[in-house]
Parts: sequence; structure tokens; C-alpha cells
Amino acid sequence: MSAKSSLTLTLTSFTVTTRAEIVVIEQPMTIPPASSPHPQPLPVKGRGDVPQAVEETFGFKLIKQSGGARLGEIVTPRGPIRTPAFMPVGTVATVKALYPEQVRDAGADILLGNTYHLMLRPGAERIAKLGGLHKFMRWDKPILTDSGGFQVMSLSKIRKITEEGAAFQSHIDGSRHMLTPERSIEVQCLLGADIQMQFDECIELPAERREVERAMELSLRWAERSKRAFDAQVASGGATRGQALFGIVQGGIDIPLRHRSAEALVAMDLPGYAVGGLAVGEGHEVMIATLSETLPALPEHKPRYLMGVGTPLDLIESVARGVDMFDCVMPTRNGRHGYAFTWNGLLNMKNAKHAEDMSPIDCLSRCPAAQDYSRAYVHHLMKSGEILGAMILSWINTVFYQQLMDEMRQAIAEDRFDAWKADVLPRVTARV
RNA sequence: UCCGCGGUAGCUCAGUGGUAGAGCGUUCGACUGUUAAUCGAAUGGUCGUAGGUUCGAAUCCUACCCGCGGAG
Repeated sequence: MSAKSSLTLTLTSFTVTTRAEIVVIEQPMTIPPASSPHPQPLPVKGRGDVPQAVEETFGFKLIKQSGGARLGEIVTPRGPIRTPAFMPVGTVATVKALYPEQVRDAGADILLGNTYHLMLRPGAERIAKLGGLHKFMRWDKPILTDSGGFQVMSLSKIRKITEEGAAFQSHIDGSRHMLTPERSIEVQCLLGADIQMQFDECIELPAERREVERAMELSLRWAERSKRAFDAQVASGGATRGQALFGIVQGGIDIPLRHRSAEALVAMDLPGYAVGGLAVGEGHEVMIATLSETLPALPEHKPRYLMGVGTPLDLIESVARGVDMFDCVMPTRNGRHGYAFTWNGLLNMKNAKHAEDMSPIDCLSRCPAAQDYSRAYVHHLMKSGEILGAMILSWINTVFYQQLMDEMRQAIAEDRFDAWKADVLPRVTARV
């Protein structure tokens, strides 16, 4: 039962308080010190710098399997990444509306940043000059950077694809920029990303098979170039062996194309593999079906990262099939847009029914804000367009996602993942 | 009391002869490697009242009511 297990988890940086009884409606709301968004300052010593390496190389330990689900740990010089892991998205060097301290205390081991956005502003060379992305944004744990491949799709109106790469027109000032596999890797090295992604072409679905195949084959050639560029960076000191380059399997929902893509990437012997180009319009069932057919084509002893996914349902079903890493804007974006992910389902805090509801948002959450602020108050903040509403919901959702991953890891460790899933899935996928 | 301006959707206002629109609000929805504190949909008005002119009036005319400003 997750209600119980969520309260019995032992987490390094979290004081777990039992507050489920606080639901008394007439009681005045208390704002206890535990809810401070700035709980403890980051250690000043070595802040933002690479810790003197305990482990110089990147690695992955597969600890246990339960059904198809895997428990593991990615080892990096900046610390371990417990898997299955969810990476909060910090595209422009910030997880929107949250302090890095809150993201850390939520339990995140790694963040995602973005090549395209940071290259345009403030600029990769500038970040390098200032000491790297970790120091810049005060996040000393690992960072994974996306290569800009997703922007090939999301910014399709202002770009052109050639064999060489993607020519973008900046969405900020209209200036022209070329993103090639070589430049993408260079930028990711300048940022100091611990895990770097190959440059790829992500396309929207549905799409013609020929188009899917063309983008997949192009992405394979770009993977080769990305690897050569990354190896050259390691050779010249622009990157270390503690950093890693992941390949991205493409191929839409076409299984033979997915297999062809996976096979070619596996032959390149990369330290990790992502499944890209999913959750781009095909629907949950099709995505899971494609994933089920794709994952077995990847090596067991390397981390598997499902890019850009997803809903709690997506995460649970994907972990059940052996995915180790995720990232998604959903907890933060939907938080800014008024939704709360809770252990009893999805809440639209803008709905009128919350206007006079003094109960907490989620008494099963380990996020202080989920206990402290009433639904009525958060409803008011969202209706008023107040920033604090977005901050509170982003916080609650970020904690929810991490707590979800914690519970999954715990369940795998205790070899009860299927039972856990049967219990939790119907509740977290409900709409309240 | 006189003069002027104005009364159109819950609010602020467009619409000057062909049977009403916008923004905001309200309600609901969407969002999956963030161009997103964003976007979409629905809701909503016998056009101050009563007459008149006209084939046709929110629009022109008359009276009255209400508001604001000015004069006395």
C-alpha cells in the first residue's frame, strides 16, 4: 500500500513527517519551518565544481529485477543516479519556478538541460567561461543535456534539415544558427554535461514510413558523427571518461525500423541508449507496444532512457518493461498550468469545486506544500495568476514524481513491483 | 434650471441605417527530450425606457429616466 510505504521510505535529505491527520478543516493553517523552500544551503566547499573524483569513469550497475522492472545505479563522478530515475527538466538552466535546493530535496539525482536553448542564451562559450553549467546554476549533481534534436521537431517552423545538420532561426532574435552533431557535442562539452545525447532528428507522428526511415537513418549517421566528436573531445581534454554519450533509437512505431536503429547503435558500443521519438502523437497504448518491442534489442547492462516521457501511467508501464531513466516537462509545466499530481489522482486546481475546500492538496505527499496550503488557497492563487501558485504546484508535482520513482525502486528492491503497480496505478491515474 | 457628453455581455469598451463584436471575467479542456506563468472551447446582450421615421434602427427623430462634466 503506497499510503504506508510512502511514509516509511528512508531518504537521505528528507525528514518524513506523519501529517495525514492534519486534515481538520477548522484548524488554522500552519506554515511550519519544514516548508521552507530553502531548507539547507548547499555546501559551500567545492560548490559547483567537479568533486575530486572517487570514480573516474561512467558506469551502470544493474542491482535487481522484478518482473520486467529493473533497479540499478548509474555511477558518475558527480554522484550516483538511482534508477529508475526521473530527471526534472531544466531546459534553460532552471527547473522553472523551483529553487535547485527544492529539486535536490525532492530527491532528484540528475537534471536535464538543453543544448539549443543554452547555446542561444546565455551561450555555451559564456557558460564555459563562467565555470560550466553546474556551477552556473548551482547544481552539483549530474546533468544530462539534450542535443537539440527535439527542437528539430518542436521548432520545425524555423529550421531546415540537411545531411550536415539543422539550420535554426533563433526563436529569441531571429539570428541564424547551425546545429550539427559536432557542434551539438561541442556545446554539451562546454556546458559540462555528464550525460550527453547524440544529435538526432525527432519527427512527429503519425508520419509516412519512408519519412520515419529517412529520419532514423539520418539519426544513425548523426550518431556516428556525434560519437567521433565526443571521442575527439575526450582525447583533447574537452570531456572526461566520467562523462558519457548516449545514442537515441528512432524509427517511430515501426518495429523493424526500431530494431534496425537499435542494432546499429548497439554496434557502436555506447555507454547508454535512449528511446526517442515516442509520446509524440501515437497514444499511450501504441507507445507501450513499441517500447515493449524495442527494449529487448538493447543491451541489458546499459541504462535505457525513454526520452520526454511522461504521465504517471507512462512511467509505471515503462518501468515495468525495463526503462531506467525518464525526463518530462509534465510535472513542472502542468503545475504552472494549475494541475496537481497526487496519490489520489490528478487535480485541476483551477476548477471551481476547490474554491472553498480547506483540505490539503495531498496528505500522502512528502512535499510540505502539499500538506500546508489548502486547495482553496492554491485555487485562488491560480485563478489570480499569482506566481506562488505555479511555484507551489511545480514543487508538489516535482516531489510527487520523485516519490513515485522512490516507491518503484523500493518495490523492485523488495521484489513486489507487480503488486505495487496493481495497487497504485488505479489511484494515481484517477481524475479527481 | 440650462448646455454638453454618455447609457451596448458580469466589467471596460468597439460598432453611425442591413436584424450585434472584442478584451477581460466566468466555466471547462489541452499540455509528454519546454518557442508554453501558455493555448483552446464554451458561456454570455429584447443595444436605458417609450414612441416615431424607414422595406429595415444599437445607429436617424422626439420625450422621459439614469450617470458624468460645465454654466447659473
